[in-house]
Amino acid sequence: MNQSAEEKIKHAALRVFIQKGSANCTSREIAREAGMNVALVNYYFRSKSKLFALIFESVMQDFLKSMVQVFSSDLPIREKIRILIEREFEFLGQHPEIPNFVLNELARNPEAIDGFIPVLNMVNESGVFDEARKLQERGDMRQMDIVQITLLIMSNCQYPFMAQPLMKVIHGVSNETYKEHLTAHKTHAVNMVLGYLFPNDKL
Amino acid sequence: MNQSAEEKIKHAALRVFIQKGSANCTSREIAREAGMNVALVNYYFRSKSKLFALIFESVMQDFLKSMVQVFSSDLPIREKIRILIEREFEFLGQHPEIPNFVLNELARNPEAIDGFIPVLNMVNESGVFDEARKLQERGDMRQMDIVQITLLIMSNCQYPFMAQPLMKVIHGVSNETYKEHLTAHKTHAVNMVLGYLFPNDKL
DNA sequence: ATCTGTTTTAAACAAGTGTTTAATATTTGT
DNA sequence: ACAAATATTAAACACTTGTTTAAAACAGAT
Repeated sequence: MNQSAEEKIKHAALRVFIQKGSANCTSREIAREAGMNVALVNYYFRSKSKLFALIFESVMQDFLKSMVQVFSSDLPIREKIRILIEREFEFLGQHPEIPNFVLNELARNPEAIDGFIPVLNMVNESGVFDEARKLQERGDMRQMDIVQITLLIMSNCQYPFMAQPLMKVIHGVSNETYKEHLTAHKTHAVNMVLGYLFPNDKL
Repeated sequence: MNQSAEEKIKHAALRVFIQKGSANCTSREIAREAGMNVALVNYYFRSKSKLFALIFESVMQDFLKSMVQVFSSDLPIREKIRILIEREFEFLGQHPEIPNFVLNELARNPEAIDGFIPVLNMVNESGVFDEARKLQERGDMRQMDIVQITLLIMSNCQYPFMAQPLMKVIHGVSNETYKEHLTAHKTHAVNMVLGYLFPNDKL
């Protein structure tokens, strides 16, 4: 637990960046959160932007890691998708701010994504996309572009967590009941997506 | 077209706020975008935060207006949902940055939402939620909480636009082809959501 | 204890921030 | 035409920003 100053700063930066975004926070805020001097932030990480790039990359890795793990397994594809969605809900239950953080930073600074193409290629190289194409050729899976399959899955996993503040006030529910809605929603996401992708399956 | 200085500033502020967020932009940037002096921004709107509150509220209104319009109509519910999704895709096609803008600001500053409860109540007062409950009692519609029905619809409409930068690089597609994917996705969203909400319907 | 390199600090820096001021230009009403 | 009100400007204000500097505290080795 007794972590070094460098790691204290990294953890503080992670918290602050995710909660406030890269632009709406200060080096001094990160230092304060870490219980250290401002100058130390730059002593270890050269600049705020370098520190942010570091944090962002590690978040992206976490963000995609569980996906790739499921993809690389050799389960049947229906199971892959089911487990993928369930893992995604579990992961987002512990890190609900990450999708908003990632998508927002990418929207504000689209060039920044170029540095992460290798990370993103993990998804491509996992071979899921090819597998899906084969199933479609056999008529075993609904004919639709891979882009849209990806969208289908990620939309129904990530958006419910991103929209939490909006939903809470629209429907006037508390934090706790919304969490219950989220776990209930997981089942709907699985059933709806699988039902749509494999329309020939029996219920 | 020859709009007043006040309106020029408002339009410039809308553009800048949506593109950069409330925190990562400056009053001078808004003034420059409007072709005016910095002091004028505060002359007309008192402060940057007041200007932002004004812009944000109007964006929220646009954001919810088309939804409420559909809700208040007296079409059968399947048509309401279909038209709602189609309108949402059309609206987001012209303002793809709005969901990210709204959800991000709400995530960063959850207290700010309290000022918009009246706006949000438009949705409640439209009566759709009651209508859906009645259909469920008749067994005409899948039994699931209204919160999750809302989530189902909004996830599949808004997320595809929010994830555009991420999707473009994951699948290596251009702006144009992604737009085509979006219009194709609209059909999938309609069919999947309706198919799941009304499982007894024939295809 | 003294020297070594490393870690930490307080202070300063220039640049940029939101906001205000006081003077100037422009419009408006008479 | 003139005077009152409004619109616009450049300049200044106090403050915060990211970053650097130069000195101090600390560690380990000899």
